[in-house]
Amino acid sequence: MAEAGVDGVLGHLNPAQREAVLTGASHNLILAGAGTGKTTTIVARVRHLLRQGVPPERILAITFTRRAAAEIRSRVQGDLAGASSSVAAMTFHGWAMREVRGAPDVFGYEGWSVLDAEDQLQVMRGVLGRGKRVEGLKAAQIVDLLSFAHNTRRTLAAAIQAKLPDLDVDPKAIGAAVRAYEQRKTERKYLTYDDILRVFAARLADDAVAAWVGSHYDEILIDEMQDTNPLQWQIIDPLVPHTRFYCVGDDAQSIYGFRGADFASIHSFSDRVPGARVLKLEDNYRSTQEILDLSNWLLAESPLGYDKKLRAVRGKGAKPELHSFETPQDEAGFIAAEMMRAHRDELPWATHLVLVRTNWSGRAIEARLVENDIPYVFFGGVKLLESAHVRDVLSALRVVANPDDEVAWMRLLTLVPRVGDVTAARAFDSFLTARGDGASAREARGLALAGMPAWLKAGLDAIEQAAARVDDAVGRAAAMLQPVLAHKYRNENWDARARDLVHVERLAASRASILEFLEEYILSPVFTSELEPESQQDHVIVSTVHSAKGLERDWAFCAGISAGSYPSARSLGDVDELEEERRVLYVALTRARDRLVMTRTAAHTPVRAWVGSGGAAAGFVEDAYFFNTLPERLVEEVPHVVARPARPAPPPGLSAPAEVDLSIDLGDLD
DNA sequence: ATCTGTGTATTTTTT
DNA sequence: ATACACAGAT
Repeated sequence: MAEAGVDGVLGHLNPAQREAVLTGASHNLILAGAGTGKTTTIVARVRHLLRQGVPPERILAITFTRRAAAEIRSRVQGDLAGASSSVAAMTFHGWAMREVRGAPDVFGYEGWSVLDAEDQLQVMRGVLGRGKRVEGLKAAQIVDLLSFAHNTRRTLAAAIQAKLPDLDVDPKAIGAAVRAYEQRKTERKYLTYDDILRVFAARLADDAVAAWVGSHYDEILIDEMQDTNPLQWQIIDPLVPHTRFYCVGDDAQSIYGFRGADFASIHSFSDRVPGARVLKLEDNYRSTQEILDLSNWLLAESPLGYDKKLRAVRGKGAKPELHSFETPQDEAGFIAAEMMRAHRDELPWATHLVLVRTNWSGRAIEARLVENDIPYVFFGGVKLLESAHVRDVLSALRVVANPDDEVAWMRLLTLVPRVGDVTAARAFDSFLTARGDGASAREARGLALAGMPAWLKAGLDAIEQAAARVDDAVGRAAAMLQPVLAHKYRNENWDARARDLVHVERLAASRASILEFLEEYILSPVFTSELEPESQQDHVIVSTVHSAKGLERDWAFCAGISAGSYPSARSLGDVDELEEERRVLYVALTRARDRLVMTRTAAHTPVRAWVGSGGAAAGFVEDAYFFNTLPERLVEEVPHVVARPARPAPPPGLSAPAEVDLSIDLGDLD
């Protein structure tokens, strides 16, 4: 079948999807509700373009995560020949970095390294010095604030207004701290996640650059368009005249407001992108009608008016279940028990998806799965490059790849026995001084390490020798640090950690350089659990709702659907955040195909909250819990609360008020 | 003065 | 799982 007919690409699509795939408009927005075949449509569109003769390298698909990118790549590939493998699928950050790295003459920043969240905090802490606070704000809060400002393209002052309206802080002091942080980043040649997008966006403001970048692609497809923020729009806008955009999204699934996404921006798409055509997909192929009835009800309760009613092509099924428990342990136990029961009935583990609101709440479930030997993969847990031992090893690679990388130097040096921050800072200082006097990075390293054990200098030289083979370099770093790490983690799972280091080495194979390797995995992180052997076999998926975009399973367990969690207590007081919580729950509910099991604890605690900050929408919400008004007909309620048998009353003769002498007998103190 | 070890607190959500 | 504070060791 060298020549797949039109039907080969389009045969399984409904008329609306077919229309969306074949559209000839130069720019398109596909509004695709949950389960309406969003990925199917994107994949079919790519295959359609390929069939039309568009070379694969002229198509770019922007996705939200590494996993989504991999999914699109493999589905595009499908039964087509190998050529399609060169269709690029990556995240916004991955794309920006690729453009920047691919044309240093245009963008600059050669040799700068990318900081992940943890390292940004380290830099900020270093700037704040002793007390590690400014105006009562911790380093993490200032970094968040700054990132919010960048992503929403606000000034720092405006971001303080928006994020901390009730706090009495001096914006000048925060401004000074931010300036110092920026200066430190420049000195050390650091780029943050936001900087990557900002460098790209800033150069695209030059129309010649935009025209050149746009000319690389016939079409750019963007998935999860509703989560695009103003900073990302700053990249899209200048490219509109120079390429085609094919965007897919759903306003009801916008759950990244905290990162600056504004779900309403999707509504103004056709104003923003002249000549754009807007198409809608409304037929849901995923779930039964009962699951959609509940989801539709949840949205209809919102004051925002989503104008969305999903129709189930599959028809009727079982009612969603709502189980109430006394404790989270009971809740986790029930979920595990249900899955084991299903497994005895020959249902594979892969039938199940467990959705949690926070990483933290996932741990309780995880513990139960481990206890019962249920194979699982946790999306949302610790990422490989975030774990302490991996960072330790990578710090050695980093000082070789970017000698100015202070954070890495400090981490590496303090691993040496008898070296703490004071000694480490002194060594780094002498390194900087030697560099300032014109020494090469290697000479300066030798001077700075004069008082250190010989293995450190020898190890770094060896890593430098091996730098062209990144996996070798990782292996040498791990070998060099093996003794100190084995000691440092002797009581903290050293064996498992050592296995991670082997994974890192494997991932590093075939990378062109240390910086490229680090960048790739900082920009699209891998969860440690994805590398475990379980992930190769039949397994349950546990995921935060945010990491569950695009996932679906026959059964979905939504845990912690309790008052105080939906909406989360932290979101009370802000209508926008409250409504975002509603969408988070909506995304969770719509993951289920056949059976939706919601579990909760302490369902009867009322949560009172002041909503709004003085505007017209402000008011006192008596009981802020989405399921307070849930109509009975939509779910099957199952209480698991064990009725405690009432304690028998004491016989009447025993009920006289008694007093006990509570003083101590002093005895003979002479 | 500096480092190491222990106990306690703390976590929305992610690139 | 890690950050921070503090006490004790060298």
